[in-house]
Amino acid sequence: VASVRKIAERAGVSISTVSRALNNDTAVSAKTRSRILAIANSVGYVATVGRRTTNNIGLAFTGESSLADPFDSAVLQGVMRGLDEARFDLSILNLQRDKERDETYTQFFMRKSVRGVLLRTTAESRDVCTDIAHEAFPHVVISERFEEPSTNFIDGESRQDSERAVDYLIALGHRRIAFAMHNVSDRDHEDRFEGYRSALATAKIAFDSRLVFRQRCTLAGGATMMNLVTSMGRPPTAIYFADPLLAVGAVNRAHELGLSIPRELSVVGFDDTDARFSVHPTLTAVCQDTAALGFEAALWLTRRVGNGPTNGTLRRTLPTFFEINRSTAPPLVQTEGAVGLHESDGDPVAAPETPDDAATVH
Amino acid sequence: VASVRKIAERAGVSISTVSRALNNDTAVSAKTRSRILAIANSVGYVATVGRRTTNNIGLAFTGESSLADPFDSAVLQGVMRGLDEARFDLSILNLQRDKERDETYTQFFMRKSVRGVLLRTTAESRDVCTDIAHEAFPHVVISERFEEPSTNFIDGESRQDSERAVDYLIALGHRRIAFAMHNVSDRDHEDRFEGYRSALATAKIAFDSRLVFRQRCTLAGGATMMNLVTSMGRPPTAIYFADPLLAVGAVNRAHELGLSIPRELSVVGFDDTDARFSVHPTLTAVCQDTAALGFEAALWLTRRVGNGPTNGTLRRTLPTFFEINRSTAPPLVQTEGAVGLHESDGDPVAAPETPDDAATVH
DNA sequence: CTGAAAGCGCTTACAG
DNA sequence: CTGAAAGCGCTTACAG
Repeated sequence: VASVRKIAERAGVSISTVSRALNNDTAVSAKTRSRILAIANSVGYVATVGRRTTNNIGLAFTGESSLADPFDSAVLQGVMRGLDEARFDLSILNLQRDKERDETYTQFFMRKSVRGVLLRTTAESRDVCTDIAHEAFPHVVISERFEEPSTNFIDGESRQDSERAVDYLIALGHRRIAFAMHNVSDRDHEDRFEGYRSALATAKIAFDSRLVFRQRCTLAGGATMMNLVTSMGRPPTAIYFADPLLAVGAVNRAHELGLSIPRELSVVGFDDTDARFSVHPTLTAVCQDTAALGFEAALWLTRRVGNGPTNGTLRRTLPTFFEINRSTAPPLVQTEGAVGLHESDGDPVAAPETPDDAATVH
Repeated sequence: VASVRKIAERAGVSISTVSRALNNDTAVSAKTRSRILAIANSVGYVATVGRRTTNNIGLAFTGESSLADPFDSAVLQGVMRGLDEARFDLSILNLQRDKERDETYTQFFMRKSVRGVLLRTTAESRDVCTDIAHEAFPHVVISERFEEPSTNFIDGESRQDSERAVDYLIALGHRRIAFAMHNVSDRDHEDRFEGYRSALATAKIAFDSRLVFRQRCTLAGGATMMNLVTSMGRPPTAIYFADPLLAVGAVNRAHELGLSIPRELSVVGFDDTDARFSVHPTLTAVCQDTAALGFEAALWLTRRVGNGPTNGTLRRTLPTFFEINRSTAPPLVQTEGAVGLHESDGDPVAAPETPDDAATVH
């Protein structure tokens, strides 16, 4: 097992110096400090509790924490399953709150007695992940992707199925297909956007930026999106929503507007969990097994820290899947070059003149 | 600060004996062991990491863990906020997996270096909570209620607002009101059931056990419930669902059956988070601020362990609230003694003869 | 900035 | 079953 003594030996310094480096004592040269911390990471040093060694994996958010949303909730569930076999406990850390300014990430994590850390990140705080990777502290970033070769990550690949989803809408006969995404830049949403554009390109449908909507990913954002769409002069006949809450909010607003899905508007959603089954009609959606991301990340990390010395990197991309449910159908009005043929099985309902027209039921 | 030395002094034994008691060494009499552990709890002993004292609060499930569901997810969010001020980290523990059979709860938690524990429990594993309370280890049970006076808990009171909700349905003119609850006994659901019954009693409406449904609390459970109701000879005109997933599943199934809510059926749901806004029509519901349960529990516990010696118990009940949205209206057919008067603002839609009648849209 | 040595909090053979 | 004492892993004045 790793101890200050072993680190001291390897570094050719006294145990005092090792202790000082670990505890960020100012009386250590920056050079020896970083050499010692690198060795500490390579031998998998952990603080002891009394005489026992701890068995904790940390979970940290490099930006705003978001444990309440369904995505992180699913990640957490997967993580707990992944830690189970090796009997690790999960310690939820608050980097922003507790990390001292002049302390390295390694020092912080060692002070918190975690042997490895699972990271959730945002576009603006990605460099925290690469910094941790450069320090060589055991880590996996969940649901991001990095060029930087020492950064371990696992993410979902949604570009391809996004393209497939839009292909499917095109095959049904849709030509005016809108796309709704998060208002702040996000790699996942960019992937989906790329899939959307490349499907249009392949089908030789001109890209129209007026059909791209950026909204806050909330139910209200989805409702707003639907209001915008129905007030357009020439509305789209189908929309691909790159986020579950956007899709759910939009579908419910459609009900209020008296707009029939999929008859008058086809909707493809994105699903991180099982939100697609929580509305009527159930959503055709590109789906991601979010718990699997957490599970695989946690399992890899327990192995990584269990085997002592470094063993390889994790750079993994899990496939999404495309699921056809009840929210997609051929468009009401056939457009030029339609592939599908729509056989109406009921009276077509005219779209309301104004959005509020059919909003109130009693 | 608490140390083995201090505990030894108070107990009138050597530090060796204290150490043995804490580590569950067999060579300590049961009597001295429990005396020492009681003192350890009363002085707030925690294992040290190196020379530092740890600042962890544990979260443990006495039964099946359920971190993935929206309820626990909301609890967790509140807990994190509650731990923030005192700068505690949360350690998610697995009691079933890691607690040794012959080890006390206090020994287990001290081994895990947590200074207090937040508990989530089930009807079958409630005694674990009272056992922990009897050991006097700092704890709060979240969302349960105990007669046992040393058990700290915080829960929501949903009986009264459940009664109010059913009163409201009665005031709208409903007389045949069904109730749907969890299939396994659960105190929360029993509370809501009591509220339902007492509202009926007050209005002198005979209780009819055929209108009480016990289902698994899932979307599918809600759908099944709706199938059952529509196949009844004399279906209810309103239903109170004691669970969010049941309500959401039922509302979506109603859409599939072509059953109009609230025109043909009024629905009152229960909401732990914001599920009531995720369906159409938005649900009239009895609502609980679940994050607040976690927040208050965590805040109290940090104060309890922060102040060293024991200071009081926590026995707190947070009120729910009743929120009227769009899923409730007067019944179509007025029954004897109705209070409200239903002014229809559209063509009444006949209930389908068979459930599948209107199920498929394309 | 570093090491040798004293010391702290705890654990654990050893003795009874 | 218990304590006195040795020991472990770490930290920290002290000296240079």
